[in-house]
Amino acid sequence: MPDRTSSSRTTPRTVTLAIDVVLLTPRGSELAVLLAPGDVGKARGRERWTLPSDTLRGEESLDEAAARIARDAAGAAPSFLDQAATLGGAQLTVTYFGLVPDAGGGARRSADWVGLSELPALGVRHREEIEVAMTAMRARVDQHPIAFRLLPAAFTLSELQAVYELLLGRRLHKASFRRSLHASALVEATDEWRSEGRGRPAQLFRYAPPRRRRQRRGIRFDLLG
Amino acid sequence: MPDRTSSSRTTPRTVTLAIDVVLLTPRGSELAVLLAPGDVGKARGRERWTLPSDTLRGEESLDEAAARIARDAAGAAPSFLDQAATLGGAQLTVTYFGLVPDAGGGARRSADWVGLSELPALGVRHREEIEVAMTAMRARVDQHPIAFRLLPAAFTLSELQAVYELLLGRRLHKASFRRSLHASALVEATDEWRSEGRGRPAQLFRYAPPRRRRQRRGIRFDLLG
DNA sequence: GCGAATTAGTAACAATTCGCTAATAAAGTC
DNA sequence: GACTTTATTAGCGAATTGTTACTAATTCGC
Repeated sequence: MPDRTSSSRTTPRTVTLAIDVVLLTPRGSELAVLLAPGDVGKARGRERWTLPSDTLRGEESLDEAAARIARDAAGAAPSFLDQAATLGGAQLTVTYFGLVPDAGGGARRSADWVGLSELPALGVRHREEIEVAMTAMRARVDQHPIAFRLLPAAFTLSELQAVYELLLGRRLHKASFRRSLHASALVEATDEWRSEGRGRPAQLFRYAPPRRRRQRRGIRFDLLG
Repeated sequence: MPDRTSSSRTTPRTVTLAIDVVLLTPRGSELAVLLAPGDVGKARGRERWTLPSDTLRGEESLDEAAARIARDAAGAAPSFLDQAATLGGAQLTVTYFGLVPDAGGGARRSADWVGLSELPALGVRHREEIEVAMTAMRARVDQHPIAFRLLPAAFTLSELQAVYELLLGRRLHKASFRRSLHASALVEATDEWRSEGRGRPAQLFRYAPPRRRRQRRGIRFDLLG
């Protein structure tokens, strides 16, 4: 039998490449995504807004290009950046997602940040990329402590819970949240407190990852689907 | 302030593209990956084995190309195939992972299937791709019932558990596994039994996904890392 | 035939975890 | 000082999990 595996190889093909970045930031009670003014000169002229995007420059890697694109678009380096997926089609598009701590009145016009519930007319491709980015981001939240990337070094537990709720898109129960958090030993208390207007002052905590983690348990079939 | 986001755009750049597929199959007590004889004509000639790979052909999409590459390499279409990650570098490589139900004495030379514990000398890139594919596969196992793709329509619970153990790379407790499984209602019993040599015959089950799933619960901080 | 070995399947118990309610604490407001 | 607001923790009942041990049905050796 001929070896189809290698005999079927064709000469490397070149494709046009784009790297798109879905930057997310907390904005009130929802996440906002950074949109740039679209190419007005385009033929159809329908897409007024697009995701920050560029192609590779020089000898930079994909991660480096994504970091550069994110930095140029947001005015500062994102505190977390990771690849979400690659879409084929007319041109190859590698989609990244990133987290930006607080864009309110930052270096860039805050009008570029658009809440996820009020997205303007976007191309199908861009809307799909945002979906993919959200899915990848939520998968990371469950496996990696990226929520802390959206907070300063010292934060209150209410702030931390609010970030988790934003990222996951659902409410969490306060007592349960804190119990799980304390059991995980991901944070440690400082001796500082912060009074935020009315109500009892909240103690400040800092992120303090444990040396070794616990072993994971059985299969959670209820998470399947 | 000038709009750096769009003014910094450069003209789309072309790169060479490769699509690599990490095909996995059960093989005794571990998973095996499909390796093809490497390009002997290469300059260094070090890499004797490579992953099935090709570039895009015609107007096919990434997914279609990966399916074609997998089919050509394994002799049959994989029962599951999904994108793992994209690696940059000299050429852009989109890595897919796939599951193949049972390659024992199948259409292709079974010598191509190599157990994960006995991988031959591979390029750094290929080894990295296998790592990435395993990570993506295990993330999928937790969220999607892909384990059933490695089994025939009717299977015993011991077989199902063995598949989960292979995919996750760790042992599971029998009683807990079955309790979770029954609670999930992912399988339904048939009225058939199978006697596998010695020991009590096992009842056969079939995959029967429930109409609606349960809501997911709080954060599992113990899974972070 | 009969007991040992082997594999399948389940019951039951203890410990842990989870979702929730309620209690207490410490501030500001009137 | 009473009332409101936010933070924090205690505690309870229910559900889940990890484990051991038991029962069931078959083959193997004699």
